Amino acid sequence: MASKNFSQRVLAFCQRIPRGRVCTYGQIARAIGRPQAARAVGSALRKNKYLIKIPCHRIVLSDGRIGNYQKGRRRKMKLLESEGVKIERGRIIEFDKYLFKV
DNA sequence: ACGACGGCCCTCG
DNA sequence: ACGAGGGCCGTCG
Repeated sequence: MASKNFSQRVLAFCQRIPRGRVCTYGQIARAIGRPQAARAVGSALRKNKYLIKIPCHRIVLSDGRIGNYQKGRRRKMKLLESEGVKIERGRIIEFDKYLFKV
């Protein structure tokens, strides 16, 4: 069903996000045709087992805050910073600059 | 099948 | 700027 493809679609989309760029949960929800399912996107990512192959740390909140992560936000921030994303007080600086537009 | 629980988002005040 | 509240939806037990 649609929900079967749902997580697959989400993960597939994540793989397209370049290093050093970010996307929002809602953005992805819209991109895969489920504009109201932003929260469900998080549920799908929560189960992502291929953390290396699928960079789910590049998904953040719509207001530029980091949001949660399977391995903890701390880890998520480190990863983003290691890709050149500037973060200050738990929020991404120059958010729209790093935002990967679809 | 059902209900709770999230890696959310938007709208007020 | 900031918190509270309501809405939404896939996943798991």
